[in-house]
Amino acid sequence: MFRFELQAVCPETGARAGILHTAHGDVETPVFMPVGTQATVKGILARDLISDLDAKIILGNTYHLFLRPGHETIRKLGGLHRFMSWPRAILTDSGGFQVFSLDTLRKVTEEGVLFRSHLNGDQHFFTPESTMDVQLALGSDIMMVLDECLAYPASHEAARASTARTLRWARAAYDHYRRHRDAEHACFPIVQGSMFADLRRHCVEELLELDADGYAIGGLSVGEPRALSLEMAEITAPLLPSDRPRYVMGVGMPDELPEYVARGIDMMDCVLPSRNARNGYLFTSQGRLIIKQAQYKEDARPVDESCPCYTCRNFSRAYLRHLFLAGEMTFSTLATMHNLRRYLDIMGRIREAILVGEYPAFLRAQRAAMVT
RNA sequence: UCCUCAGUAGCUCAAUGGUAGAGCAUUCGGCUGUUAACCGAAGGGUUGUAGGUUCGAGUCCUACCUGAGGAG
Repeated sequence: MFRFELQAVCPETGARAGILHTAHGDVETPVFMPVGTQATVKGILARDLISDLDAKIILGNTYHLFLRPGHETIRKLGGLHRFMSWPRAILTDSGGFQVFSLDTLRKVTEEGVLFRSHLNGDQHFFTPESTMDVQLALGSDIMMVLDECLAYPASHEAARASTARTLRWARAAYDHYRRHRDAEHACFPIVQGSMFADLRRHCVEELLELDADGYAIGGLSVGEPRALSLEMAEITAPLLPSDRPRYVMGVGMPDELPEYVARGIDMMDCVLPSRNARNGYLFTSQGRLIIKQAQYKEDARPVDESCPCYTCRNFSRAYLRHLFLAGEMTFSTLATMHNLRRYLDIMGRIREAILVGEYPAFLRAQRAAMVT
């Protein structure tokens, strides 16, 4: 049975440490969840994700897995965990983000979203109920309700109408979920409201009636100034029940992780560490490192002197630069391992600081260091 | 020795006689619930050399230089 155990709360900031008990293992929070959209975290083996990075939970995507290979195929093959040989927890996004990212390929109606497949143009109608069914077929540990991730900027009226529809979808999805779930799954509704405090507050109030397993804050990182994203999390999180996990979807840069945690957030995910890794952008304790820069041509140092990851323990910047410029796929693997390790280590330090009651000091130090 | 073809950005190549471009490479930047091993910007040229024709030549003419192929 899914359960969130709260272990410690920072009295000054409200930062929390806890454990998500899932059917596929415990997940210590605050947690950063690597994104594995198409039943793989791009560039990296499930084996390394476990033995080297010790990630406890990753994301999958309903829209993408529905299109290819198909949720029924995955169900027949024993579910997503078995399909991708990932025995730990999986959270699946509903396809709500694709409403935003594939905006030229979809049409939103009251009943749901009509997608034109980005692969072959086939039309597929996603409803709150159908996306729940797909996620059940996948065997997701934490399912997300279908929502509309609204682009920024949006007018108050457009945001109000969109948020109201997302709310109706959330209720429909949750009704469906309660009728069909077995005790193993969890389901999170998603707070929307664009960048409007009143809409965010209203959305939360309505979603609280669902008495959900956890709550997500969505519609951020859609082009707005970063301060705004944090502000939305800051006004939303305190309104959510303290005994349920809070998940901000799609954030953020390394410096932002402690800030979200300081606002009472327990879970985050982002493609930045994995995508930027493949594009040669490495996150280090000293800031960003763009590996293709000429200054690294003969640099024998590791990417980050203080990083314990496999990549930093074994390879030089010069070697990684060479692999990147040569287009070798090994670069993607090594870079992704490093960037994810960086994110996971940051979250690990945050959690430790909270548990020992030193989060305010940790936060001050991090803000003083402020690197990209 | 002669014939043919070819010499344009670092490389491979475009450009009806009318403002010399592209891809790759180089340098730099971007990426936030993945349509992304992706996208963008910048630098880079006495068009082999020297003459000629023309209002105007990378383009046409002559000679030479270099390379490839062929003939002898």
